Formats: sequence, C-alpha cells, structure tokens
Amino acid sequence: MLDKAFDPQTAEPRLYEAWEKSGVFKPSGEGEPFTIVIPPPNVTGSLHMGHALNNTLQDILCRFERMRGRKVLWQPGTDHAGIATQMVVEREMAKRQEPRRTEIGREKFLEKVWAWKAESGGTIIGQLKRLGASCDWSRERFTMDEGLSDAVKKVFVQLYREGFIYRDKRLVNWDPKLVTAISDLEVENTEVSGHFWHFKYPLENGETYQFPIAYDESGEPTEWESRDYISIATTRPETMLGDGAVAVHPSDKRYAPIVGKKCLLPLADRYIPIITDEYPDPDFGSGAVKITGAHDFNDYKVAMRNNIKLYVLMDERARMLDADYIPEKYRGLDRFDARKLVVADIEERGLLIKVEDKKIMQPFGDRSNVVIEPMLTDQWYVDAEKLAVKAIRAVEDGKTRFVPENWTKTYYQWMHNIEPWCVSRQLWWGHQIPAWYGPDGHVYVAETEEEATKEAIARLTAEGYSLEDINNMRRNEGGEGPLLVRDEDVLDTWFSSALWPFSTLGWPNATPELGEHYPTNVLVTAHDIIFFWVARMMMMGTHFLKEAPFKDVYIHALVLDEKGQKMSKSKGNVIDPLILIDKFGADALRFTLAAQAAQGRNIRLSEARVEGYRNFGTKLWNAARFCEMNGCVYDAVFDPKSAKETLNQWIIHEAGIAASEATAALEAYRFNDAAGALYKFVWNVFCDWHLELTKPILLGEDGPAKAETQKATAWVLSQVMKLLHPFMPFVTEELWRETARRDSALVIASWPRRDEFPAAEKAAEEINWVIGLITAIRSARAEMNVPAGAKIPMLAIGADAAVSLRIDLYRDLISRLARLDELHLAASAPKGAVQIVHEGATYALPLAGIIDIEAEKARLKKEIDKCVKEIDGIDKKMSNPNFVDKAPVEIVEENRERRIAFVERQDKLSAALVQISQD
RNA sequence: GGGCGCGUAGCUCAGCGGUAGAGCACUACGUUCACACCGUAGGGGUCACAGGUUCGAACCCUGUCGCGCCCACCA
Repeated sequence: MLDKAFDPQTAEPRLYEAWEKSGVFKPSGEGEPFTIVIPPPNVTGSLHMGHALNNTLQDILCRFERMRGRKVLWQPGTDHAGIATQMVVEREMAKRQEPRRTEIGREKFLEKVWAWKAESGGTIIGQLKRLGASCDWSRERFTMDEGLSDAVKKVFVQLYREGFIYRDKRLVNWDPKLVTAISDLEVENTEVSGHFWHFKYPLENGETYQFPIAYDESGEPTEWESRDYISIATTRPETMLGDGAVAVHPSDKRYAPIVGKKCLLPLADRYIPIITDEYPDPDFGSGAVKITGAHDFNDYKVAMRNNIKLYVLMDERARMLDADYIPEKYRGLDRFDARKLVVADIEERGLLIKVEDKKIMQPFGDRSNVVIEPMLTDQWYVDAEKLAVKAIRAVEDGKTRFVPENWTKTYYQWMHNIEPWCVSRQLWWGHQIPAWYGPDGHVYVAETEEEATKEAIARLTAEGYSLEDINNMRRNEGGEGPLLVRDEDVLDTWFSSALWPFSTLGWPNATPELGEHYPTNVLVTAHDIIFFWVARMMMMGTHFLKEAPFKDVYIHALVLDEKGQKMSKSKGNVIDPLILIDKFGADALRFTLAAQAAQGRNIRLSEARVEGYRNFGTKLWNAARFCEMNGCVYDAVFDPKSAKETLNQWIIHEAGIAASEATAALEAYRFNDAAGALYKFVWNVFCDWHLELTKPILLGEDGPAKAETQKATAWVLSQVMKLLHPFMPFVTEELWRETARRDSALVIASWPRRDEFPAAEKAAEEINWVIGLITAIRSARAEMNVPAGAKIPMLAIGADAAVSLRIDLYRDLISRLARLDELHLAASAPKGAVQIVHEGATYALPLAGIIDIEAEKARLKKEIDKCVKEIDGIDKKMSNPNFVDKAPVEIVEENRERRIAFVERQDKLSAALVQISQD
C-alpha cells in the first residue's frame, strides 16, 4: 500500500544509491552509443542553479536514450580550475593565519591544494547525485589526473613541434593582484566614471607653430594661435612617464608643421618624437595621441610599426619600477598613487589644460576584480587563428550543429577574429608547462625532463661542447644534477578543458571507449562559455582527432532570478538549488527547469513554480494510489491492442499522442514542449477524465469490462511513469517498484514506442463527445447556480439514433460526472427548462420554478452572440472571392463546416430562447 | 560601432502564416470513498507601435519606440 504522499527526503537518496549500486549508469548493451561529456564543474564549486539546469537537461537526454536502448555514457568529472582553486586554498591559509604560499614554497603549497581537493573536492559530485544525475561515476576524471596530464603534455609538445605554440614577448593582460597573465576572455570590460586629462607637451627648443582655432563653413581655418606645445589627452596620466612618441594622423594639417620634430616629455624630462600614424583619429580629443607602447595595446602596435622605444613602467604588482627613466619620486608607488602625483606635478608646472569627466571602459580581471594592466612579458601562446580553420569548417560543413542555430553566428564571429591565446599562467596549481631552459638559454619542449635533457645534450654537443663541458654545466658538483631548468608557469585551465571530450576517454591511448564514444553526441552548455570552452574543444578535437568532438552543441538558457536579474552572491539574489531540493524534492526542481527550458530564452526561476510542479508529482502519486486501491495492477502480458472498451481504447490512443509528442520534442531538444505535453496528458487527460470515467466501472461489479479497465489503466500508468522518468526519475522509479513489485528498475525500462499504442480515432471521438457533454452540463449548472451537490434530471430532446445510442451507452458516466439523477429521451423540452446545445443536440434540465428565467435568457443570448460572431467572421472570409480561390481547399472546407455547425447551434439556442420567453 | 535576442492575460512565459494558449494569481462554488500539494465553473488580451507582403499576419519583411545580453582599441 502506497503512503499518503511521496517523501523525497528519504526516498531520493535511497533510490539513487540503488541505481548506482546496480551499475545501471554504466554504458551497457549492444545499442548505438550515445555520449555526453559533462561540462566539468570546478572542484571548488558547489551546485548552483546553472549547474542544476545544465545537468538536468543532460540527465534527461541520457535517461531518455538509455531507455531507448542506446549504450549511454555520461562521462563525469571535475576541473582543477587553476586560479579559482589556488585562490580558495590561499584564502583558507590566510584564515588560519598560516604562512603564505610564497613562504612555504611551491611543493608544500601544492601538497596543501591536493589535500584540500581530497577533502572538499567531492562536494559538487555529491550534489549532482542529489539532483539525480545518471553519470557513470566509475569513470570520473579530474583534469589533473595522471592520464589527463599526459594528454596535456602530449598536446603541448605536439603543438609546439608543429608550430602552433610559441613563446613570445609582447603585451599581455596582466592581473596585478593575482600576479599572472590572463587571456582576453578573462578580462571584463566595464564602464566606469573616470577622467580625461589634457596635458601640454612643450616643443623642443621653444619652437612654435600656428594652430588653427576657428574655421569657416567650408572647413578652412580662419583664425590661428601660436603654440609652443602639443596638446595630448589621456585617461591614464601615470603612463605618460613611459611615452615614446606623440602620434598624429598623416592627414591632419594642424600638426603638419611640427611632424618630425620633438617635444619634451614633462616630468620624465626626455624628448620624444612627433610622428604620424594611421591610428589617431583627428576628430577625437586634440587629434594627438601619446604613445605608451609598453602599457597600451593600441600604442603597442603604433610603437611596433614606427620603431618607438618601449618603457616598462611597472612591476608585477603594478608598482612603479625602479628604473632610470622614471623620476625617483615616483618609484615604488602604486600606479594609482603615481597617477595622482603625476597630475599634481603637471598642474604645478602649468601644463594641465583641463580635466573632463568621462565614462571610460576599464578592463577588470574576472576573478580578481582589479584593473588589468597591459604588461610586456614573456608568455606562451597558441596560434589560435591557424587552429580555428578546421574548427570553423566543422560547423560550416554541418559536422557540428548549434542548437538553437543562431549561436552559430556568435561562434563564427569570434572564431574569425580570434587572437593568439595566451596559455601560460604565473600560478602554481595547474599543469606545469613541459618546457625546460638550457644553460645557454635555449628552450626545450618535451614530455619529460629526460627527453629534454637528451635534446639539450645533442644540441650542445653539436655546438662543440664536450661531455665534460656539459656535465660542468649541471647544477651541482660531480656532474650529476639537472642540466635544465623547468619553466615555472602552468597552463591556462581551459587548455586541459579543451581536451576533455577525448582525454576523458583515454586519449592518447587508443582505448575502446575512445573508438566508441568519440565524437560525442551532444554538448550541453550555456552560451557564456562558447568561447572559453566550446571553441577550444572544437580546435583541439579537429586537430588531434581529425573530427569535431560533438555532433550537436545545445546551448541552454541562463537561470535568472524572478526579476530577470543574473544571480550573484553580491546581489544576494541567489536561489540555492539544494534548498529547493530539500523543500520540494529533486523531481520538482528538475521538472521546473525542464518545463521552462524553452530555446533561446532565459529562465526566471520562482519558488512558486517549483511548488506547482511538486504538486504535479503528488498528483501522479495519488493517481497511482487510486489505481492501487482499485485493483489496477500492471500485467506484463496485457496487450493494448486487445482493448475492447471504448474508454480504454481512447486513453491508450491519447497516451500514444502524448508519447509521440514527448519523443519528438526530446529529439529536438525541446524540453519544455516534452514536459508540457506530459504534464497536460497526465493531469488534464489521465487524471481529470480517464480516472473519473473509470470510476463507475471500477467501483461496479466484476466483469470483463472491469478487468480490462484495470489492466488498461495500469498499463497506461506504466507508460506514464516511463515517459516521465527522464524528468522525474525518483518518484517514477519509486512508483514503478512499489505498484508492481517489479525487480527490474524503471531506469532501464524501454521507452514507449509509437507502435505500442493502437490509434482509435472513433473511440476518441466518442469519449470526447462524452467529455464535451459533461462539461456543457456542468457549465450550465454552475451558471444557473444549481447547487454543486444537487442531483437533477436531464432530458435529451428529439435525439437521433446516434445520440440515443450514446446516451444509452454512457448514461451512468454522464449521470455520475454531471450529477444527474435521471437521463432519458424526450420529444420536447418541458416548460422553464435550462437548455443545453451540444454537437447538434439539445438537452433540457427541467428546473422550472428553481431557475431565474432572466438569467437563463441572458445565458442563451450570450451563447447566441458567440455563434453570431463566429458566423460573421466566417462569412466575411467566404464572401471574399480571393479567399475561396486562393486558400487551400481544406481551409475553405473547414470554414464551411464550422459555419454549418455554428448555424445549427445558433438555431437550437434561438429555439430555446423563444421557448423560455414564452413559458 | 558591430552582433544576438526580447516586448502576447495582473505575473512568468508557450505559440511563430489559417478558430489567441498554459502555469501562477484572481472570482464563485464544493468535506463526490486518489489527491485541499484537490475538484468544478468563471473573469481577464486592439499579441509594443507604424507601414508592407498575403485571400489571410501575434507569426514573414521594413521602420520606430522600449528593454536585455555579447563582442569591439577611440587615446
């Protein structure tokens, strides 16, 4: 006997454990493989709403395909998340007032991170299990596992040898707080209010020129002033100390007289040239731009083009350097303090023209949230432009498809404008770059130090060194220490993530998994990591496996709060999925997310919605209880095609429609449509009508009709459990086991196929007639204020043979559900009766003396008005010759039929109105 | 500056050429033996605006207004 309600708190963990133990999440069977690799959550992470949605959708697909007999592998794992994890551990250390990482050294620090990972890294895995994720946990991977690390090394070395990876000194986005380089993608440009300072740079030797200050209509200058300076403007005054030139546009006549001359760089007291370059916009500011090649990406390009010297101003923490070209007073200052001082000093010298308030775009580190400083450093780069070629082609050729399709454009746009990818990070937690430097400064890239050393020895030997010379270069006496020094940097976390679809399957080894499960079927992710991750997996996959890593990329919504705002800790509007799971169960949360996962739209999550779908689960539970109480026991040998009762044929038919809708929707990643179709069927068809309609039979005497109805109802309920299982795995599994004491789990039951549901159009028509009539009677009763509990008689007026037959067949049903105590045929309606028109027949509720005649007249008039409106609309269409000529015949025919039906209805209603008026 | 998307019932959203829909909220009624996490009935919308295409437009096209998001070097 089922309990009064499903208790997710106790049942969910129990059911999950049973699944996991039985090994049903492992790929099995001979079916066509179906593969998804999980977007690996950060080990530092805990489950947020985005994860909940992302993994619910993946789980729905996996469970769906598993039930369809596919050999499903949902490959799980976590990401080492270099910066994030290192930050977390450092914060913990600080909290415990332990020595800093720089004090304990690299090795000790890494031990601590590993220890932390061992202790806390499993949190999110446990949370995914609570959600019901059917991953094959026996295959769980971590991006810093041995195997995955080998893959990283191999990829790095091979890309280096093929010329796709190189080391270069150039301007890079530098995070002065985290003290590392970061990639373009890790920079967030944010608009902030800043200032625009206008400075005078005096010309060398007191030189002057005529600068136009007024123009006529044709744009010719009419007035000039004599200037002994050039005016520049900047949002970052402190960088002026590193200016190497002032640039103007070659077409800018105003500055033509002084191009090629020099001006004084104030404070630094250096002379810098005035040059021309295409970069300055004559219409912006003064038209003259200070060129600080070492601290601005645009200026860097100008400097490179024009051979302008670069002056590096800051150290790794963005403090002014101790360099001879920087005046002493600024050395050691933080860049923002230096800025204040520079402005003050410029003003003091009378060189400050003006200060404007200005909105400026400022780059911030996405992790550290400090202003990013362009810095000239040595870093490792991936030539993304070259790698992108095949990745772009895979999408162009339709090998990989974005769903919804419009993300294709976003992908192309970024891929076509891709910049070199800076992959080195000055961190400790991550994959240390497999590069070693020799005593001669030469770099050796190899998978092992041994190999690199061999190469170095060969190279040095070729240069004429003897073995003894070489051994003397080793880093300790006796010639036994290491010859090479390893690069200290680690790789960008996304470098290893980029290999995820094949590294997790065992690559570079030719494992059976790799052969079977690569390329994967679909990647499920949100749009915010298309560039970070999807694009890079595409590049690595097409390069190393010669095939794109997935057939489909399904881009799902972002989960926002009720007001449509992004959830963030700082805003305090975060809804914790685990709290919702505690409160309503994982099934409710999952169904909510699926039901709202319409393509191309974000999800606004509200608790009320989750509660609503929890209620849906309860509804299902109670439907099952009803079945149980009424002897509807699942019978494995019941054949739906054998059903003789119209009611049973009908519900099987309807279930078939719902099943094919859900199947088609899931195949098209239309999760909301699938969830909606099932919700509607279960609640509004199965529960509201089928179960109600079966009551007279099930509560009646035993007989073949009752026996068949019990089996058919149990069978439909079983199909429902299967269909809902991908969405609500827990409650359905529990019911599956409880209601039939089955030993085989629902999780591996077979997905309902269309051909299992015999179509029954005639039965559907008949039952829909019954439903329509009951609804019409209820509606009239309610409108006429007949007490809900009162049983009243009803007469079918002048019914034809067909209607009479149906009345006979369904008398009990109609009477019960419409609360009638009598239902028979009559030639005409008695006086003062409420008359109902349904599908061309009239029914009378003889309520003379009880009903309000005026109210009844009003009700009939309202109905007639509706008919008139419909008929007018149709007439308007039909009287348009173009419509009859050009519209498809079916449409015209449909309108003609609808008109006939409405006219008939109107006639009957009018007759009723006439009669009641005369009574 | 470029790209993507959105404006449909009080709220959140489906629908994307042929009879305007759902959930929640709201109103009235209901202790019918599965379920009040329920049932029955009901109210509520010039589908942002203006043009165009079409026999026919919420849906396709163009423009306008409003609102998001992403990318971009204006010092």
